[in-house]
Amino acid sequence: MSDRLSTTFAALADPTRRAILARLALGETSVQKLAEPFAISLPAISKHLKVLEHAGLITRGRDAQMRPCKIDAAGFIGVEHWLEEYRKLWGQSMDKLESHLEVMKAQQAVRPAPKKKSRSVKRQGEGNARKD
Amino acid sequence: MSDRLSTTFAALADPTRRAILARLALGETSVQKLAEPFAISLPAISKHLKVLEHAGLITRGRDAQMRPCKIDAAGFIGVEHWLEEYRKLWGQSMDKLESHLEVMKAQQAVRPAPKKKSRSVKRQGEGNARKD
DNA sequence: GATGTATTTAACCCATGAGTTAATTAACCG
DNA sequence: CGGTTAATTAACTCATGGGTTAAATACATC
Repeated sequence: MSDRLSTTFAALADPTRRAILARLALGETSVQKLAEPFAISLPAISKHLKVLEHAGLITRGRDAQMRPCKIDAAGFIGVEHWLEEYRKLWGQSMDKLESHLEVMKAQQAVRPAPKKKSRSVKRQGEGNARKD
Repeated sequence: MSDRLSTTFAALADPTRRAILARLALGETSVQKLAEPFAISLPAISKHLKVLEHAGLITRGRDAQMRPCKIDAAGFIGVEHWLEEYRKLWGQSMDKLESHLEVMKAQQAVRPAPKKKSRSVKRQGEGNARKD
C-alpha cells in the first residue's frame, strides 16, 4: 500500500480510529484514557494508535510511563490537498449538497431508540463510533 | 465496516481507485477506457468500480453495452464534511502547512524543478498501481 | 532491587480485500 | 440465429488488518 495517501485513507477507514481522532481533537491524552470508551483490548488500541501515527494523523510524546497522543495536522493536510483537486469539479453545487448531507446527519442523529437488541453484543457495535 | 464514511475512506485508500477517480475527473468514460492505463485484469477494474460506486464516489449509466462511469460528488461531500471538524483545529497554520506540503511534493517529484514557483498542481500520475 | 502502572510486542485466529482465470450476461449487428 | 464486444459473476489464492491473550518493556516509587 506503500504511498502516504493510501496509508492515511486506510487509517481513516476505521470508525474506532476516527473516534480516537475525535477524542484527540479535544486535546492530548494518554492511551488509557483513549481506550476507555471502547470495548476492545489495550493492545488493540495500541495498534490503532500505531496506524494513526504512521499515517501522520497523530504524534506521540512521553510523560513518565505514559505516551500522550496528540492530533497532528500533517496527515489531514494530505487529504485536504488531495480533495482540493476535486472540489473545483462541482463548485457551486457543493453548498447545496453539503446542506443535504447536513439534513441526513440530523436524521441519523435523532433516530429513535433501538429496538431490543439482546444477543450478546460484545464487540463494540460498528455503528456506534461517535463523532465521525 | 458498515458505515458510510468508513466505506468511502476505504475506497479511497487504494491508488488504483484514486487514479480511476483522477481519470474520471476529466470526464465520463467506459470501463475499458478506464482499464487501459493499468496492468490488471478487467474483472479487477470492475471490482474497483463497484467499490467506488458503493462508496458514493461514482455513478454508472448505460450506453449500449457500455457502462459509462461518472464521478459523483456525494462521496466526496462526506469526506469534505468530516474534514470540516478538524480544519478549524489549525485554522491559520493550515496555509503554512499546506505550502510546506507543496514543497515536499515538489521534492518527491522527479527533479526538473525550476526555481520559479508554479501555482498549479500538476497531475502527477496518482497510481502506478501494481503490475505483475 | 522489587513492585506497581502504562504501554508495546509476540504469537496467534479469522475475515476481508485485491488479484487471478474461466464462464456468463447483455446488447448490438450481420 | 450466430458472432462480437463490453462488462460482470464465479471460484479460487494469497496477503493483510483487526481482534485476542500472554509476556515483555519502560518508568516511578518504595
